[in-house]
Amino acid sequence: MSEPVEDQGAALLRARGMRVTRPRLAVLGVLAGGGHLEVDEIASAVRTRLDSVSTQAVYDVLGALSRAGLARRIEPAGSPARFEARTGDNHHHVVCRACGAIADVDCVHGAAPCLDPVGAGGFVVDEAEVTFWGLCPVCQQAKAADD
Amino acid sequence: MSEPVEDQGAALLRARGMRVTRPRLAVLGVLAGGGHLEVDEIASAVRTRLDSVSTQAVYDVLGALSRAGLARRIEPAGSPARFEARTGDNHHHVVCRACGAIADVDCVHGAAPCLDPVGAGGFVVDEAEVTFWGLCPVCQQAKAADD
DNA sequence: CCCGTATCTTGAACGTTTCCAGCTTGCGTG
DNA sequence: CACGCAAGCTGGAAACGTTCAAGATACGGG
Repeated sequence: MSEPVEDQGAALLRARGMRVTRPRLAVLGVLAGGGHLEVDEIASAVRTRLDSVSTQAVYDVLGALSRAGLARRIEPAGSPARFEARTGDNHHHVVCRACGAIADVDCVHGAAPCLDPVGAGGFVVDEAEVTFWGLCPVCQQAKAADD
Repeated sequence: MSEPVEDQGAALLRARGMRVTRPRLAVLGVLAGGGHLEVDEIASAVRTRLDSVSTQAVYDVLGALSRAGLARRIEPAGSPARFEARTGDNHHHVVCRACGAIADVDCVHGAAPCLDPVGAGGFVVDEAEVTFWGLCPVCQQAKAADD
């Protein structure tokens, strides 16, 4: 708890044999803040911590982090890619049809919910991704106001 | 069975108060052939039935059809949008991580599988979309050959 | 402290999708 | 059966998110 976020990130990176660089620490710090952020938002937040980081560096870092299992990439249909820090607990997401807001949904059915590779046409399945679609509280009110 | 595909399409369109146009009939005909097609593929197939159809018309038609429930839009992360004719039986999809191939998976757990809006942060959920990720038979062999 | 290489920067390009203005067409009306 | 309105199509163009390429930089082992 007393360790700055930067040091935690450095440890995580080193544990996977990855180089510890300023952009990576900044991105990890931003992701640690929680939420489901677009690349754009991450880049902006990173630039408040560092003076200048190229957009491509952010893309590259995010790619490396998600490959290393330190970040998770989610991409609801019709939205640009988003990244979150929460990994390893295969939780799912609710996406608002109106505003695109995303919230986490814990897996209800225990470990692997619908992951039953039943007659998947010969496919070898290694992950089941569940996306719930609906309306967030704010957009529910907005819609109710229209009626 | 004796009705040409075009007439079936016309009936479907008229039933929802939509205008019956050449591009719409052609797109419906293509989708009736089955599969999960990209806009590009649909446009090409349509152009073998009609002399010329603009790309924007295809986008527009597909948007109208999916809004009307005559087509379903699926968009696995990292892939362009795809469309399929099968609607109303909320089945799911397996996507190959290597080649992007898509296959249908019937819903195993009865009607609505994981659709349990348990503590979805106040969201009103109306659909649960499940995407399985894995390797198709072809890419399994290709990977095995590499080892 | 030095070197090799992974990483970052800069600049550009790519493919998908959407926007816009104007013309064509389907289809209810008289 | 002709008319007129609006939905729908055409064509050109551009926006968007993302990725690629070449060179400069800096991390970390020796």
